[in-house]
Amino acid sequence: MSKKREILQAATKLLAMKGYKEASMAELAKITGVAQGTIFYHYNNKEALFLSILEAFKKDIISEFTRYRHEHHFQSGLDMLQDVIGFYLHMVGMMEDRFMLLHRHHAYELARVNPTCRAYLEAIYNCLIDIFEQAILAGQKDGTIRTAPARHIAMIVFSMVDGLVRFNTYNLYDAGVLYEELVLCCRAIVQNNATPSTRS
Amino acid sequence: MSKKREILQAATKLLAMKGYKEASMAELAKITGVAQGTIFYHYNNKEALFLSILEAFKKDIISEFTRYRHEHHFQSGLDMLQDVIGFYLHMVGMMEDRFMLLHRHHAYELARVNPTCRAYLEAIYNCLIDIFEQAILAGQKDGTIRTAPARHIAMIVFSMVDGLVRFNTYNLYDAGVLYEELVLCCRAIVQNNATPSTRS
DNA sequence: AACAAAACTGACTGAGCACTCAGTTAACAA
DNA sequence: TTGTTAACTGAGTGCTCAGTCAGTTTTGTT
Repeated sequence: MSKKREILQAATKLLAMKGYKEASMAELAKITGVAQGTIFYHYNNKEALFLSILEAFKKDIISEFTRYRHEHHFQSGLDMLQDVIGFYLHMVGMMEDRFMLLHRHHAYELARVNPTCRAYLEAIYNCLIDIFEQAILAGQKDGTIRTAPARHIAMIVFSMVDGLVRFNTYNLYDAGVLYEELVLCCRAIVQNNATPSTRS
Repeated sequence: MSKKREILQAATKLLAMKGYKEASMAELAKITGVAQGTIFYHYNNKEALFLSILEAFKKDIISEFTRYRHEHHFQSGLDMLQDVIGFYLHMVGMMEDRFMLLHRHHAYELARVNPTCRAYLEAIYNCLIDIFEQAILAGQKDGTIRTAPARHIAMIVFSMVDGLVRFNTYNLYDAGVLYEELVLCCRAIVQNNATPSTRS
């Protein structure tokens, strides 16, 4: 693997673990086994490095989620939504570092002044929420999910799932045990209670 | 107000806005209008100052939530749960700085190595979740809320509500418009669908 | 082999940081 | 008034940090 990629990978892990300000370029150089100058040869400065991490995250997550959508098909939208929750949690496990980075404040503070950063974040979140929305839209079509603004419901379900991920990260409670309950709650939120027969 | 309190208040705001590492004691001194030495006269070091902020937050939040419980009474547990959501969002608005501080990673990283910090965080979260749990327990007693592990449901509802608060903080989406949907979703989660009459 | 360009190095720099301390001022009691 | 303690000051200290740069090594081309 190229030095540049090695630096990016190590930086992802280090920045995720320690946070932007706490992680130093000297430590990153040590971990990667290169001189400090090498990092600045490949990335103009710390902020550029951070943006490269975000960019790579955006790229990977979009490709992963696109693949998921093409490779999986479901009996109903409700089934899909349930599977999407599992898939999302799976992705969090696979890309632990990057999701931790996404849960830190730094990116959002940078996004306030840096349009590129903001664009990456929006792309990432749109991708994450889209997949929930698509399941909901599918369910609304086949009648397994109640009629309601799909995007809004998607955001609420997403923030519920993501909230529990944070709980786990924060290490205060073991939110893992809540998985089954979480799925039931999501079903309850979207369930179509209207009797499909008699309606004006 | 005493200098010590002034420092604490300004520090709360500054650390919330900038984050622990980004906020410098020099800037804090400037904002408060005291010499740097004064800060260290009242608080041994930056970490002690941070812990004092957390301690004050814990104290205030417990007293606010206790007062709420004593001053408000509801027809049903379901009604209470709905009001609790509103009250929680109200508190977030009132104590904006401190909730932002609570949403940053620093406290949880410190909690890993500092038992005092961990104790404060646990006390705060227990207080926050308790109030949701109490509403759910009340609802289970009066039959307006389905039977399920109350603590777990409380955590899920809490993380859903808190997730939207974060969305707002991150400034990517306007989560404020989701409030009504949020309440409906919470009702859906806890709703008692069992027919109250025939059951073995 | 000779050359050029790209990749890499690490000592160095200046800025910013938390924290110290010798000294000053304010508050209060005898 | 005098003495004592508590509150406060800000220049100074040693450290860490992101970023630089003149020079070296590696890689690829003719």
